[in-house]
Amino acid sequence: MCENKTEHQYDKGEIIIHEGSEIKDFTYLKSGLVKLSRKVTDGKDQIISFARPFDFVSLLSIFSSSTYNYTVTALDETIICAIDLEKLKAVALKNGEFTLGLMTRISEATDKIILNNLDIRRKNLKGRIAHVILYFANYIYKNNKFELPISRREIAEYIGMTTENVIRTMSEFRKDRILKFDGKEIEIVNEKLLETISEHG
Amino acid sequence: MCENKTEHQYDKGEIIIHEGSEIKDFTYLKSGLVKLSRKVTDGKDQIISFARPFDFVSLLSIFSSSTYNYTVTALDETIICAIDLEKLKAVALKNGEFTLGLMTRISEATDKIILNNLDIRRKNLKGRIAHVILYFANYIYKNNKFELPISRREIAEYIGMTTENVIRTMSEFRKDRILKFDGKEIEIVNEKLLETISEHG
DNA sequence: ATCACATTGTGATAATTATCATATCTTTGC
DNA sequence: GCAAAGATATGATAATTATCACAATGTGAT
Repeated sequence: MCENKTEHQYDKGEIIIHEGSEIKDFTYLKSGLVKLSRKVTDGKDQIISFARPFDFVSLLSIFSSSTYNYTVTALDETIICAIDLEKLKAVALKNGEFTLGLMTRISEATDKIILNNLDIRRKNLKGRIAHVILYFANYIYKNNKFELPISRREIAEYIGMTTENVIRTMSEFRKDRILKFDGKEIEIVNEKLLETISEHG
Repeated sequence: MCENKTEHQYDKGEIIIHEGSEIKDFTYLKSGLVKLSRKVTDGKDQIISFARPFDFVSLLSIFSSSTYNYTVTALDETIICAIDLEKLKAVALKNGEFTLGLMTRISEATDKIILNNLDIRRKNLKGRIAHVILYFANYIYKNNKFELPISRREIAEYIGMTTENVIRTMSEFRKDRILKFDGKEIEIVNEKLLETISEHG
């Protein structure tokens, strides 16, 4: 089956999958970083989640729908592996072990999305921003100093708050010496406090 | 495999699965209605989703974790079918078709949870309450008149707002002749308007 | 290089939502 | 039946968040 896989490279900002397009392949990330988002009323976007290397991009809807109900956009130079969905299904039909493994991995990934969404929902503005900063530091970059791959507007689209309040709160974190940053270059100075804010607002 | 299934009946309010308990069975709803919830900080609960007959109760974490990270509670008299997870896995390993079907169903269910959560997140207080009322009317009871299976507090735990504001907003909807209700007996009077509120706040 | 446009940044004000207080009404356990 | 606890209800006030307005900076296209 892996002989049937094709690789595609995308530049930062390029759209990899368009919302509404037909699902032909099962895809996963070989390198880079992507965001999953969807269009909501009045032309705004809502960011659903981010995916790292070896995360599946084909998550939602891959087996339950014929079209994507979300857009996948590269946030960095990204290489995607695509496997023809029909061929994958043919293998899955014959190989229960493979399918069970696949199901486990998809289950893990959707679990994370759901729990992350629930966590964000129960937090207030400050807690949500602390959550996002910690998410990129701990989960994506594994470093307290990193280059934020998204704009303040995209943070807002992810946490469901306004861009102005994201900027304002980050400025406040800077004033309080919790963060240092220059544009997208971010450093967590007081991780303990940031974690407290993430947990208790 | 279906020979290995056992049925269990639960009364309204009974806990079916305790958060943190070991996952031994794959379970689905034969009849009734349940809520999935989890404990969050300061002893509060957060409702994740509801499940109807033939929905899988074993959703999150079933293949990716050894313990449940959510509680399942009966909201009505409920019958649950349980299939030993090891036996189900054994069948899955041998039967790719079965596993693929199972994966499709789990994928559909988690999709719905994610999309519902995203929808709720982008709406304001009024929109969220309209959303929940319409959810029970259209999706659960398929009737504009129904008995709400949860308290105002539980609505609050589901939509992430305070109980007082849920009550206040519902009273407002009653004053504006959008809803009629007496306790938990609810009737949607102006569905069009309720849908507009759900969509545009 | 420069123009157009998006992003970052900040302040003032309005709108939304939470908190606290208190009352009535239901349900539950004994 | 009655006490206790929880649910529904409503008002006043505080806290949070959004909106609008505007400036400065950065970025991409030509």
